[in-house]
This record gives sequence, structure tokens and C-alpha cells, in this order.
Amino acid sequence: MSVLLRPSQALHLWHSATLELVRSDAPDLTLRQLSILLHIYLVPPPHTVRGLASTLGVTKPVVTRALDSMGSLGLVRRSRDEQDRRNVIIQRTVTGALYLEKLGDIIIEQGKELPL
Amino acid sequence: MSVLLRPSQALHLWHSATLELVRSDAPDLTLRQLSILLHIYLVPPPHTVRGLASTLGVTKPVVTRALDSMGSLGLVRRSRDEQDRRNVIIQRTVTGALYLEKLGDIIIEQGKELPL
DNA sequence: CGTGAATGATACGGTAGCGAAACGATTCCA
DNA sequence: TGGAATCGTTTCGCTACCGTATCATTCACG
Repeated sequence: MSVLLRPSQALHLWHSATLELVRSDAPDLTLRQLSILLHIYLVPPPHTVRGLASTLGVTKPVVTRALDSMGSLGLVRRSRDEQDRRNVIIQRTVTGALYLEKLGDIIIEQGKELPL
Repeated sequence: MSVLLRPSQALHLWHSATLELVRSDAPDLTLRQLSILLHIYLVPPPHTVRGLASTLGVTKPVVTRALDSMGSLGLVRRSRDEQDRRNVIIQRTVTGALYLEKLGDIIIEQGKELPL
């Protein structure tokens, strides 16, 4: 089954959710960073820089920089792939999981108050 | 009635929608800019710099800069309030309406493919 | 009038993002 | 074993964003 959203509902959901996200004291990530973060936590591992860059349609430095930023926020963690030491495996953290849990709560909360 | 989203659905919806948004050739706005744009188009006018800043919980220069950026993209338009010439009224444009229509389409499209 | 409040824009110094190109480390393979 | 390919990072020059503070314009009100 699908989540049935009408056009006005879809935009209102994003409106209220982004509004709440901006108003919150959560570190404000760029859309690209948020997309990377969601991908890491919602798609089965392993995740590499090259893989993420390809998936998002961006260059590798974009992913490296996003990992730098989010890494210093504790949202993700890097580790070398010991099988092929050229690769970097991006891993999840407790902090990152909590961040996304909070994001999920915001979306759901705003979804409940959508006009029909 | 409300839009019933379960936690995993909420995050998956945002995951696929942000992914599609990043991959698209649409100008990539910051989260704050997107929030401002949605607010202008979904909440009844008039919209002023001060009002938007207060609503979003950000400073006025943030709104001014966002309007500069989105203005040069043609997404919004500024005009003086002739009743009180201190105010600037932010107005919608055809380009902005099309941008949000496209965003709505992306969200709906991704919502249809959500796992139950 | 004219003084103070209110509004939006601007200046400033600093930080972080961008794409393109080059770089070191590692692996592949001939 | 040695050259090419792959992977992630770094560098470069540039643009855009941030918060704080300040500015010009306009209005309200004594």
C-alpha cells in the first residue's frame, strides 16, 4: 500500500516539518547532507564515498565534506575497509540515530495536524 | 482527518524525496530558504521580512539574504508596501509556483512507492 | 516640527559550501 | 615487478551563508 498524499497535503507537510526543523535547535544541515544522512541510516550498508556520490549524483568532494561536517557533529563515523584499504566505510552512530528519530517525530507530529 | 505516517514511513518519505530533489537539476535551496519559500506560498499574505524572521526564529538578515537569492532565481518578488513604506511585501511569482508544484509532485511520487 | 521607534538593507569578519583539478595510498593485472 | 586504475582526500579560487552591529528611510506621536 502507499501513503496517499494529495498535492496540497504534500506541500503542507513539508512546510510544517521544515518550519519545525528550522525553529528547532538541531544543527541545520544542507539538503545534501540531510539526504546523505538519511541514506546511510535507511539503506543497508556498506556505504562508501564513491557509492554515495553516485547515488546522489554529486562529486566525491561533496560527500567527503559532508562526512567531515556531520562527523564533527557525531552524526556519522568513518572507518577503513580492511578488505580493500582504498575504501572508507561510513558507519552509523547513536547520535545520528537519535537525530533521525527526532526528525521522524517532527514529521509525524506535523502530519497529524494536516488539513484534510 | 490526519495523514497517518508511521515512523519508518516518515523517514523513508523524506529520504526518497530529498534524494530526488538533490538529483534533480532544480536549484538547491538551503533548508531555511525552502522553509521561507513554502511559507510564502502556503500561508495567506501579506508576508514581511520581519514577520518571516519571527516565524522562522531567525534574524532579519537571514530573510533578506534568502529573498535576494530566491529573487534572483525568480522564485519570489519584493514590493514596497504603499500604506507603510517601511514594509516590504514579499510576493509570489509564476516561477516560484511552478517550483513548488514540482516539489509537490516529487513528494507524492515518492510517497506512492513507500513500503507499507 | 522633531525626536524616537520600527523596518529592511548593508558592512564586516569569519566559516563553510561549491566544482575542477591534482595528489597519495592502495590494488589490480599483464 | 611495474604501470595503470581506483578510491578518498586535498588544494585552489570562488561564492554564499552566518551573526552582530550599524545604517537610511519611514512613520508615530508629543
